[in-house]
Amino acid sequence: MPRKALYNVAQVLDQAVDVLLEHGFHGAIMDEIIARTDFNRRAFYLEFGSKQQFLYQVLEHYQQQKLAPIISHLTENKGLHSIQAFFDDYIRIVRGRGCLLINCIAELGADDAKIREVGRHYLDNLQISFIGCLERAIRHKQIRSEIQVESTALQLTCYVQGFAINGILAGQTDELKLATQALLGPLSS
Amino acid sequence: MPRKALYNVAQVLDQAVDVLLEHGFHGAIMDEIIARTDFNRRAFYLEFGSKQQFLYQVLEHYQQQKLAPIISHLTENKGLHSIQAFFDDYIRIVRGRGCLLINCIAELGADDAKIREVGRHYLDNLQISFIGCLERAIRHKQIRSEIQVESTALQLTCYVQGFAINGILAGQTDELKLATQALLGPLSS
DNA sequence: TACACCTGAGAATATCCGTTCTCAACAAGA
DNA sequence: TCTTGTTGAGAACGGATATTCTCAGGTGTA
Repeated sequence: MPRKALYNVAQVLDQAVDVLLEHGFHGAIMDEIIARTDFNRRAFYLEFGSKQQFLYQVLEHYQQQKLAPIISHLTENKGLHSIQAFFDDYIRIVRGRGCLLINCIAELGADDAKIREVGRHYLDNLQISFIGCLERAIRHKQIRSEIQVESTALQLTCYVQGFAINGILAGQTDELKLATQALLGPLSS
Repeated sequence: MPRKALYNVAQVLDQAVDVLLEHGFHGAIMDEIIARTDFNRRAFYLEFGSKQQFLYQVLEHYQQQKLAPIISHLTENKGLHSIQAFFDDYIRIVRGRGCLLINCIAELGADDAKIREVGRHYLDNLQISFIGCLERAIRHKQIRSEIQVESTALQLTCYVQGFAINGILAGQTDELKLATQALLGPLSS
C-alpha cells in the first residue's frame, strides 16, 4: 500500500469557505486557497478538476454544514418559536462575514446557471419551510389568522437575504436582533 | 484646437453598469467593457486611472442615477404611500438584474473598505429615510402607533436588500409585489 | 529491507488580463 | 494649407493566475 493522503476533504472545504467569503470567487486565488487549506495543488486538481467545480462542492458543503442545520429549526416546526430560533442562529452565522451562497448569487448569478439553480432551490426550500411554520402557528393560534401565509413566507425569505448583506457591513448584530423582534412581533396574536 | 472626444462620460458609465451587473467586478474584463461602451482604452485610463477607480465612479453614478431618485420618494415623505412607491420603483430597477451596489458589497465588501463605507452610508441613509416616513405615517394615523419606528425601519432596509438578491433569481416580479403587500399591510392602522 | 506506488511541494507552463505604448487620422487655429 | 496637439484603435507588455508536470520522500507490503 502506498502513502495515505494527509488531507481531509470535509476540513478542506470548511477552510475554503473562509477564503471564499473573504475574497469572493474570482478574488480568491489558488495560491491562497492552497496556502490556507491543508491541501496541495496536485491533490486539488485530482479531487476537484477545476476551481469552478471546487466552488460548487464548497457551496454544497456550506449548505449542508451551515445552512441545513439552521433550516431544520423550521422543519422541526414548533411554529413561531422555530422562526425565532432560525433567525437567532442565522444572525450568528452571517455576523461579520455574510453568507457564501448569497455572495455567490450576487457575484456569479447572472452568468452561472448552476449557481442560479442552487440559489433558487435554496430560496424555494426556505419559503416552503416558513410556510409550514406559519401554518402550524396559525393552527396553534400563535399568530393572527388573517396573516397571508404565502406572502409572509416570501417576505421572511427576502428578509433572510437582507440579513446576509447586512452581516458583511455590520460589526455588531444587536440591531439585527431588534429588527427580528419588530418583524415577528406584529405576527403574534 | 485639437480633436474633440467622441465619448460621453455619463453614457459610458451607464453602459458600464450593465456589464458589471452581468459579470461582477472581477468577472468583467476590460476588453468587454471597452467593446460595450462608446469608449477606448486610452481614454479609459486617462479618465479613470484604473479599473478599480472606474468601479467607484460607476457605483457613484449608479447611486445618483438609479437609487437616489427612488429614495427621494421617501424624503418627499408622504408617509406610507411613499414607502409603497419606493418599493414599486425598486422592484422595477432590480427585476432580473439585481442591484449593482448590493452585488459589489457581496463580492468585494470583505476586502474593500471603500465599498463597505459606501454600502454603510447607503443603508444608513435608507434607514433614516424610512424612519422619517414611518414617523410621519404615525402622526397622520396611517399606521398603528405601537409600531417601533427604528426597528421597523431597519427591517424595511433588510427587506430592500433581500429584493436585490431575489431580483437576480426571479424572472417575474409579481410575487415580490405580493410580498410588499404582506409587508406593509400589517403596519396599517 | 527492498520494492512499488502514491503523495506533497513547488517549479514550469500557458493563458488571461490590466495597463501602457504606437501611430495614423483628424480638428481647428495660423 | 500647414501646423499642432489630441484622439481612437489596437498592438505590445508584463504581471498575475489557473493548470500541469516533476521528482524527492514516504508508506505499507512482500
